[in-house]
Amino acid sequence: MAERTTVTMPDEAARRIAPPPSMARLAADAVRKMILTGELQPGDRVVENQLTHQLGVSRPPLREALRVLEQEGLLVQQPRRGVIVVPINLHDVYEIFTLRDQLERMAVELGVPVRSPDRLERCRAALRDLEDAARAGDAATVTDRAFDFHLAVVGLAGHRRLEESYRSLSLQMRLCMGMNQRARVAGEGLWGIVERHRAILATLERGNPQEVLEMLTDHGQHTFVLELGHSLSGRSAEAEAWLERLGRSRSDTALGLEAPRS
Amino acid sequence: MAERTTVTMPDEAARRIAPPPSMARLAADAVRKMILTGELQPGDRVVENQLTHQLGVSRPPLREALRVLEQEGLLVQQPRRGVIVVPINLHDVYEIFTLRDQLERMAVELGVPVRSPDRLERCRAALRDLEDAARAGDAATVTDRAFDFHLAVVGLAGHRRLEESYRSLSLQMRLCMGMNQRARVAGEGLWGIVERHRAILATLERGNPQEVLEMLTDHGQHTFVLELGHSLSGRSAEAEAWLERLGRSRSDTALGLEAPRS
DNA sequence: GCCTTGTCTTCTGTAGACAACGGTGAACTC
DNA sequence: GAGTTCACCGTTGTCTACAGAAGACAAGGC
Repeated sequence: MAERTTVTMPDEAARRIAPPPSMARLAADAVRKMILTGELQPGDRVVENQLTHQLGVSRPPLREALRVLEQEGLLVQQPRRGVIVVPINLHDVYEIFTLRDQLERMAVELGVPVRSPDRLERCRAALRDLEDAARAGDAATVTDRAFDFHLAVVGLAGHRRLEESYRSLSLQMRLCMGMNQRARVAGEGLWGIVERHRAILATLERGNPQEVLEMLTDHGQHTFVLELGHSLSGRSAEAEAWLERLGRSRSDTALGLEAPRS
Repeated sequence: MAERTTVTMPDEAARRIAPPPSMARLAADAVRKMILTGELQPGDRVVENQLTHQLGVSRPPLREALRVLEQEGLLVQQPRRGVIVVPINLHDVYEIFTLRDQLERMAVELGVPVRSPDRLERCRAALRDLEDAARAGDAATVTDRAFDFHLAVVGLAGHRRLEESYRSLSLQMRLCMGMNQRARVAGEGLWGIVERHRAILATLERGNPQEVLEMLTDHGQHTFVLELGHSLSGRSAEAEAWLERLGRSRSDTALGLEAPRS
């Protein structure tokens, strides 16, 4: 009897952790990856028949997958004309970064005072993964792991809906950053990224929410500035204006950003 | 020529506002309504074949609709077992109310200082609709319009993603409140609801974000307390503890709520 | 009498096919 | 020569049909 349970239990556990992968879920993961890796770029048309052949799946589950990605903010539907990868303009960048920042702040306010040991351990594990990726010199993976780290930080709050919203915005943020990734990593260096996240974790361990908030705000604005620098390249006047606003707002609230005109 | 444009333009405009109603979209709207009106209650199984017959639509578009509602947080999928209406426990109520409150605060901080005239007008129109519903004595519509009003307030920020997240949470909130609606309305009275929203609009017009924030926090906690009162009915000890925490946090930050144990 | 096991039904997951709409290009008319 | 119209093609939106799995129920064994 004891043997039987030891045989069946892993099966049950596996099923709970990884439910039998439906084609729709696999398709969603595959297309999401194609978008985040830049294989599909913002504005690109997504033709259902092409993807069905490419992924070896029929259209109904693929369409379900597209609806999911649409809700995640990665695709937009144009009735009778199919879906395209969401085009990102300056205002979108503004929206994504401000809302993400706000959610992160809320998570810290909720999660840091509690400092649940297992959730903190998740953060530490995420940092280790980030370091491993840096050691391997894999820029793309470093970006992925950095996002995972932030997700773990948000996870401190034990707030499922908050985490889910944050995850969705992170995906869109990666979409923004996709094209500029090489330039960004080259500019900062992999270990620069690691160092900044190490500092965040150290602050977390100390458990002072205010300190964490300041650090995260700095970190977020750093990333934001980098992103703006790329998004606005060639429009230096606008870039200047934005950076000036950021400088002003840094001493203010994290929300002290005004929406761009465009 | 001028005639042609005047003929086609309304068509185009209408299409932008109400895209050609695909069966999937209609199905999503119909099922959403069934959930919010309580025809489908939390925990209820949603059987695809039943709905296809009920709605006169075939399964593929219905399944697409279910994926959308799933992303909206109204349904949860149980692999190989279909979907159920999301069950709401105490922790869910906590999550929904805290996150919604935070988003609303962010919207006010962004939107009130600007006070875009057309967006303010949208708020006024929403309040008028609310008053009309109260005049008609229609409790369900009053609830709907109250939510619309809050959505209009959030719309002040001109932040699409913020508004979308807020909308999703409002749906879930309505799911929480669905069952207790009669009791709540009876307890407060339709015009009590109207009066509180009138006060919010008046504050908005004055344009002081801090004032609006205080008012909204009070309003949100009022609703929260009502909801808790119903959710916790029969468990007065827990209810007492929660209310005490609320009392303490009111003078603190709007986020001064700790997660419930369950 | 209770547990186990086998079968049966029901529902989900998926595939393939049809219909309708929109876009594009060429031909025709002015 | 330019504008317009029409027809074709491609794509989406939808439906019907099939395979496979999960749960329910009944019959048999312990």
